[in-house]
Amino acid sequence: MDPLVRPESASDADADLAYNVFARACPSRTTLEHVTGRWGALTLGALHDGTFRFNELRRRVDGVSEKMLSQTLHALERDGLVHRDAQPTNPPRVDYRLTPLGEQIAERLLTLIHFVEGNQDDVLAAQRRYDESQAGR
Amino acid sequence: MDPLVRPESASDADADLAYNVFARACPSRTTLEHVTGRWGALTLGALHDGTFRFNELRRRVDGVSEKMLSQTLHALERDGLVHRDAQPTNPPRVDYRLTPLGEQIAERLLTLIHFVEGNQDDVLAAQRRYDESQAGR
DNA sequence: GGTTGCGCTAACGAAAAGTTAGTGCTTTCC
DNA sequence: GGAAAGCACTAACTTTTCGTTAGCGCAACC
Repeated sequence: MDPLVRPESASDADADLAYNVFARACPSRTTLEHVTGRWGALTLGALHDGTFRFNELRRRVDGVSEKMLSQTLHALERDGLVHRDAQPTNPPRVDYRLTPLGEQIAERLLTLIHFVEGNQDDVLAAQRRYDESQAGR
Repeated sequence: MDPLVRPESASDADADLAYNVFARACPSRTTLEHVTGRWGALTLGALHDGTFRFNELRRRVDGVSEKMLSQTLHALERDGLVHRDAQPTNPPRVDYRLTPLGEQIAERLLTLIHFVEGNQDDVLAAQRRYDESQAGR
């Protein structure tokens, strides 16, 4: 039935597509979750503007807790999207910036983010319509 | 300190940017979460290929539970990204497809998704490097 | 000398996600 | 013709994740 989930290997024209997020166990799905997750997306977006220290980032990504920012940054660092530069001074100074791969992902993410922001009025209008249609039910 | 979070209104060149996902209370952040959420992104991606019934979608988005697919579709429908066409037959037949706005968002999402898939080898390599560097610690 | 900032981590309660079971009807299989 | 599976969900329960609070040792500011 032409499923998006291919069984193991595709030996035809799709041979260059080695990974498939639509498959449950595909590692690219985990990466996508880091990138598009609640805090991952905002962190990558914020880092697109330059290099920031931990608490600078925390202020830019409004609402993120220290714990979640720490977790998010570690995951993105492990995936090779964020570079962490820790100087062993006291108090410690840690700078975060995007790697080249992280840059490319952040660009595509920001395209999406800006589009969503730019069409938010339409979304709010749709929500009002939906809520009204569901009111008497 | 040039924060991404602007206080209320920007009266300058950014006047066209009415919404800002980096602000905690911005409604566009909620929309972005629906779009980039774990199942939202995959559902929009799957629906980019056409119209599907509930259980067809469920098979395409490998691993999603009925509950989460149902929730995800409702949120996306409310945001005006997915159109739900329910025929009151028995057994019921419900078709889901993207709205024009949903199409545009799915396109940008798929750009990101395909990029992540295409660079997954680099990500896995980075993870190996990271894990090795952390091994003796 | 008390507060604030630095970059985190541990422990705990709250919220979200995942799992299982059940609905009433129809089509398909044997 | 009886059993099983598919349809599109929802409700109840469990597990995982998330957010909140507290604490660390040190240094600069007031």
